Amino acid sequence: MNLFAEVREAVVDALDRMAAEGALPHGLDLAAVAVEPPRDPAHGDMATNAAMVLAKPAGQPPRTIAEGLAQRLMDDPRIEGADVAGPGFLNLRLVPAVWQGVVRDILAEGTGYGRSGLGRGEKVNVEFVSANPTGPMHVGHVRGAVVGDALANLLAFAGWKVTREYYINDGGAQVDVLARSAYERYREACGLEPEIREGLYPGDYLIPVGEALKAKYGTSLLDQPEGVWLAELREFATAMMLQMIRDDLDALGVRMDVYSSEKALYGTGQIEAAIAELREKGLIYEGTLEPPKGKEPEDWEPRVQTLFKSTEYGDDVDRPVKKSDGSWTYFAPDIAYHYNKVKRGFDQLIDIFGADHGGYVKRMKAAVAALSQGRVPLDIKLIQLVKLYKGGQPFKMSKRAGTFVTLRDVVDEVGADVTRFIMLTRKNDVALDFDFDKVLEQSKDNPVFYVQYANARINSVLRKAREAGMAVDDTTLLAADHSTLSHPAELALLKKVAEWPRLVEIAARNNEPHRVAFYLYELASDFHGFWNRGNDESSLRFVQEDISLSQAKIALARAVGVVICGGLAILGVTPVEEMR
RNA sequence: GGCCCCGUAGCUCAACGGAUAGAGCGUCCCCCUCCUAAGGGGAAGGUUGCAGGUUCAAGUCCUGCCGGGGUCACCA
Repeated sequence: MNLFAEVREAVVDALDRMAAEGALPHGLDLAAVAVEPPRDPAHGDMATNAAMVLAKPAGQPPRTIAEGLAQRLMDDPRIEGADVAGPGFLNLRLVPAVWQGVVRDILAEGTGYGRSGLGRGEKVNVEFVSANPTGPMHVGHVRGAVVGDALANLLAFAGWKVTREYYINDGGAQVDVLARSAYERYREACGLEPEIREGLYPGDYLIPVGEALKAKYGTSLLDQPEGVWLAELREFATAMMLQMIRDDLDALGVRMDVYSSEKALYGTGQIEAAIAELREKGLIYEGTLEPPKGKEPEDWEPRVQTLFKSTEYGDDVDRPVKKSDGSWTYFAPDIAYHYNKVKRGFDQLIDIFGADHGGYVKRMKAAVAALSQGRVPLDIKLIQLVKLYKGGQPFKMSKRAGTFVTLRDVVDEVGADVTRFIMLTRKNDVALDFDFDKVLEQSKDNPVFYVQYANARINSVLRKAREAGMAVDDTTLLAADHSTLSHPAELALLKKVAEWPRLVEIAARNNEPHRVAFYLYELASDFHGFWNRGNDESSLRFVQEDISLSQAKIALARAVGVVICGGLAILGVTPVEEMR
């Protein structure tokens, strides 16, 4: 249903015919031939670069190829114009019926319009959030959560089989700190004065954990040495923290398919097996690293460690998998975890990391390349900071945790829909400003409002028509005579919605869900512009005296609404029916 | 110092290697009370940080600089 892909097929077909007729050499590589919307509408509906791409391999001037191509494309009933322009572009104009047919396609498919088979059912694993289970999610996690979830939606829409996964970092020292912090809250619950020493987690969110511990253990753990309770509390507290994180994610509308535990990798031989696999490939050795140049740590001393030869796969230095005392570094379970994902049969892996983890990209890719024989690509998206503001002023206060603004703070303040949309209004690797006041503003500056308002207006038209006694259900609108949608403004709007399937594919190919948000904003903008024209030209209003004319126009509005709703669904944002 | 990301209009940001680099805000000018309304139309505004290179074609790819941010074994 991607019109651009369909026309590209026609172009390829015409090129094949030219080859068959001797106008072009046989066996040309057509991979670079593209059909895309021109920047300037005056250049027509679609443009192809075929002649320019093929000029050199075919040994012919671009214009010769373009003219031959134009002549053959004119045989296609969908194409009413083919002009050679510029350095060799072939600009195509399509008959209105093609664009009018888009209304039918959209109404027939509903919000599934734009679905693609691009992913060919391949399995992709999207790992995101993966926050330490030591406290509530904070704003820093929200953007990653939204980007990951929207990306997962997008890839599913584009034909991949998607698994959303959360890697629980419950194997390191930070969960010991959690356990000790919880122990102090437990003492507090027992009526003693808690000693929240430096280095422990001070947040109030551990108070309920202390109370739960008292309910379970009574006073039996008081005055017991750490060795007695540490493992037990670690287990208990991380379970509660994880539940809290799940609830937080739930409030944001994010549901993971799989939670993988780092701790569960220990003692099962998985880490050993992953390292053994690398060792077998000659990628593990005992060695000493050079200190980093230019910035030598104060306490640097050469140590013999077990190293992974990640430089074989493009990393800058080899990375330790064992500390000098022989225990695993954090990197070792990470390797094992990614090996585990490879072994589970994923065709593609995606990790969503905070930008502060940028230093781990190369080593992680090296590990996956080594363990999958280069067969499984790993794409890592780094998520830049979110800076909070309120009324233009930096905002750092937290209601709950004291030191940081939590996910709950944000969602409670502005709602999950607004949060999600705004988080997608920037490309992932650019910092984002989030102003609690601005995101709720009802104005054109606010993209969430602007898109929602377009949808509300569309619903308003439908309501209005229904009140006037007109049948405007999708079946009726589908059967309307769309050939009356011939005004340039109507055709322009149709061309915009027709770009949706193509946009889905581009966004999915690049793993960039923000493109969907930008597209929806553009579509909404076009729709509002069209709406406003109706003020001056009553013939462009949706509701007309003539019922069948109205139904065609309302079908157009409905088509725009369906695409907006489909796009919002990918972002995980609930469409608003009516502005309040 | 090494590595990674960013640098595009006064500001905030877009742009699958495609044509004359686009939006919003702000500025300036004009219009308006109109199906749903929190406005509408138009104008000015650019050497895409700098210098090379690849390409029919570079904001986009490569190299080197400049500026900002992040990160740098034995923490996750």
